[in-house]
Amino acid sequence: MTARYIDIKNSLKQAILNKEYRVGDKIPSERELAVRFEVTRVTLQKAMHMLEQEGFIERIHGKGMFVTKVIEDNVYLLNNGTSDSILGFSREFKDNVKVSSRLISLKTRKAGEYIASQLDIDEKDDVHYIRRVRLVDNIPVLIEDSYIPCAMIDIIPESVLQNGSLYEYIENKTGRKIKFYNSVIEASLFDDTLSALLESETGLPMLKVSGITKLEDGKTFNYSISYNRADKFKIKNSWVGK
Amino acid sequence: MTARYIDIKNSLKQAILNKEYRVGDKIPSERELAVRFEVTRVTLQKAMHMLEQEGFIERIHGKGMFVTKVIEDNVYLLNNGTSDSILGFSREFKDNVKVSSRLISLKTRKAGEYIASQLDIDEKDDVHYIRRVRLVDNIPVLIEDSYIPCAMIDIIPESVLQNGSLYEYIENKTGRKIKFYNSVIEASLFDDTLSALLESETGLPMLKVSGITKLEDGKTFNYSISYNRADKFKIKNSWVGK
DNA sequence: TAGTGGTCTAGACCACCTG
DNA sequence: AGGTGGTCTAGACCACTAG
Repeated sequence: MTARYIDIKNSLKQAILNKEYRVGDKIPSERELAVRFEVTRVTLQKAMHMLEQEGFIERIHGKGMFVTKVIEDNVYLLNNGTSDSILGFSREFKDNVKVSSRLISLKTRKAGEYIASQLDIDEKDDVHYIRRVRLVDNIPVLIEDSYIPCAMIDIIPESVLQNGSLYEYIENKTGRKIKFYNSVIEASLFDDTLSALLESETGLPMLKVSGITKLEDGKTFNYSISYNRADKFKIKNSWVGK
Repeated sequence: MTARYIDIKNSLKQAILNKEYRVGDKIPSERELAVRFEVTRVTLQKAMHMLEQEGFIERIHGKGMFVTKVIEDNVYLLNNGTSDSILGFSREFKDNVKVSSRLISLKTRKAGEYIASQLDIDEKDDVHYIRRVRLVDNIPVLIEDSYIPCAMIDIIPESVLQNGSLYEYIENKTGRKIKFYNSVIEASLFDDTLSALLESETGLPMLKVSGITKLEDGKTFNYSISYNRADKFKIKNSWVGK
């Protein structure tokens, strides 16, 4: 049972993506849409505020709501904090392009002080350490290191890491949805090791993303660092006042 | 007249920053806070959802609300789409550190095709072109180029660009608040020209931020590109599901 | 079962914009 | 003045977590 406002948001988003409403168009008023979807204005507003946050519409007091210019690029957008589908690389891209993985490393090790503090576990606890190269249309575009508490997931099949979605596997195994993601993004340069994995020259710029992912129940299940080719990834950022 | 939920959000944020609630603490329930602030639960929830978006608390269904681990760093955080104070460099930092500017260029020129499309004006319209080096505690940390339609602001005093806040000046001149910000962030490298302005070696990584800023009435008043030293700036990114 | 957050209703009044 | 978004109330019921 999805929430009503989520349905409404997705329905209108789809209408925009299908060009039923075009860039700059005024869309129907809150009151009109509320009638059309058979909800109250409060519920409808929740949907519209989300659409605004996601950058699809602008709401202007006294005037109305308008379809926003959408940035389209031949690059991939990194998590912008408002997207629908921040849930892992394979989920994010699978509709548009061919995503694959090359497993470089899969080991069990002690967490150690820093990783333990991030995962909220003891530093002597075991974690899975996973390093993968991720490819889009067979071109290596990023490297991702993941640290997952063994207490949460006992075994991670190689097949999942090669072809499947790790996040989907975890949701299924734990029976909980992914709810929360918190990361820091910075710019850096590829060193020799990483460049070799990406089959590129050394010293190129990257976006480095490190952060934790939590489940619905508030438990941290993953600390990850990804190294993203700067020529392939950007971040879309939007902010709405007050 | 500020909205009630904004006041409540700020009040609780301050309490967290003042360590009245500590990391991991459970804060009072929605119903209890609603009574304390003399509002309905709906209003209180609006405040709490904002606090969650800004990364100060976590809400866990059936359990309660908890103070989040706050990332503290000796670097400056770039706009994360949820902060309170995305409104220009000087406003963002003025409480913590000494911020100053070095004016490199201030000219009037034709917009040209690309800038015009971003600002939603004619390509033959005039714009102010401003290049500034921004310093924190007298260390140059970023370069910012701004394009502002002359039709919106006729004259920009050099004093504002040297010491004041350009955004504050524009809000005062137009009588409108800044409402909307939309940008793309990418990683790149400093070239010779930019490196010279920052008095640093060439080829260092940067975060490049380009985007537009709008006022309450939906009018775009600024297209800007900033080049940020990667060792000084990061982006905090958080996402909450459903 | 009691307490928590998640969603939703049916109205009301306010603030802003345009003709 | 009439239409728009912005805020808020006073309830109600549902879904999840814990003891």
